[in-house]
Amino acid sequence: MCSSTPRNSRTGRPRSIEADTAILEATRAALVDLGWSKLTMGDVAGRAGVAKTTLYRRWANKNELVVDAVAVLFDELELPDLGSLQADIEHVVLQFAALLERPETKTALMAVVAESTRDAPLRERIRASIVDRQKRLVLDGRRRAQLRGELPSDRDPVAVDATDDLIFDVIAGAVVHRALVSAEPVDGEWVTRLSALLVGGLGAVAALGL
Amino acid sequence: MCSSTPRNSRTGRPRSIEADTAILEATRAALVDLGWSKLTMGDVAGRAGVAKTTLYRRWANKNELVVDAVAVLFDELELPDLGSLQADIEHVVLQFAALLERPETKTALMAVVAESTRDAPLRERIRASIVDRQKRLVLDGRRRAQLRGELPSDRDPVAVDATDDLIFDVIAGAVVHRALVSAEPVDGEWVTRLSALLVGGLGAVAALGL
DNA sequence: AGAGTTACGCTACGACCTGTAGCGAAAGGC
DNA sequence: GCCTTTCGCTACAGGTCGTAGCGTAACTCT
Repeated sequence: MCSSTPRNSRTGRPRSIEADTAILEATRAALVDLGWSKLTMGDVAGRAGVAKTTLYRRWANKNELVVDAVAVLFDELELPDLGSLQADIEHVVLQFAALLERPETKTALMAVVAESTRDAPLRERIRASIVDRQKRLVLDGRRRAQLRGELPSDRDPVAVDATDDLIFDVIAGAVVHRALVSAEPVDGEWVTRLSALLVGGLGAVAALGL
Repeated sequence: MCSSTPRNSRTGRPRSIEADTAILEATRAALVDLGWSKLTMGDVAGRAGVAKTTLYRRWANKNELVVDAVAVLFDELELPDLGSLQADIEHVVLQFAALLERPETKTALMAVVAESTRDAPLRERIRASIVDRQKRLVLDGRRRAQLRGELPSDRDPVAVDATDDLIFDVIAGAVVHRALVSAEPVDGEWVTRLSALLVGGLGAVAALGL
């Protein structure tokens, strides 16, 4: 969770866990009030009731701090078994859309992704703490659909991985694009169309036999 | 193209068009060298051989400047008739992916989208100069597919618009997510899967009868 | 209890970027 | 030639970054 490893030494004054949580909470609050570009380390420190130097002892820069502050929000994502592939898809899409509606994620997610294009460690941090969490939902959804017989069992494992990657990019990308670029609501009707497109198209992809 | 309207007065010294193009070109070069976060107005002015005040006379801030600098790159997007819906989709996806491979677009596009979540005029600027240009390709592609008989003719115009919006968000979103978030190559195999998913799923969406 | 170690809050600082103002000079139209 | 607008240049106040130094607080080990 924290950036710089505080040397697993047992001696000395331990780091304040309360400060950690206060800083991350203050970061989210600052994102809501100020947005990404106007958020400053000094402001976050003030909100958290912490010295600015304390922030720099834990996080090297604004990007890593914001990733950690936003990452915990993605813990909410869950995939209850609703009985059909289409219902599962619609549920997770609505969940993801609700997450993107929150101002702290809306303003921060694209900003850190933009920075990650020139910062490999940051990209890895995003992948580990945010992207992988979402991707697991896709894997679970496919597994359940196979158990129900809605999707054929695995043949070529390479093709299965590729299809999982495709589905993940399509779902996550479409929702993000709809919410942030097109700036249109991700409502029930749109989700119905998207899930119909996916369920209907999955058969065609499987028929490729790649 | 330019931000502040220079008062359509015929009198007085006219604005240097060379300065405009030099500034936009310098902005793209600075994006390649420095990325989004480290790009400064002073640096761009220096590269363009122009005073910093000249930049502020044309663009109010970094965001609007970068949008204009990147927007012209999207003029390259074209949709030649390749004879089938699937071929058309694959071609435009590969074009879009090639555009996202360029470091200036890769680093700038998500950054301005992130800023636009808190800046309605900027969002409108992006929509007019970038998003609409892409969306027209979707409309052209559907029209051609209808002429070929690959897709049914329009019944409910509202449903048709909604489907166009869906297809656009799915294609653009999936490509961006694949290239920038997953950071995996948009190669021929992936594009084949995506287009198969779309072509196969479109029938299911139409069958919704919404 | 005392020594050792580490984190903390605070202040100060140089470097940098922002966005604006004022100036004289240049480049057009009338 | 006069008027208008833009140009380059310099200077400036305001804000942010990230670091250094200091004394103090908290915790562990002997």
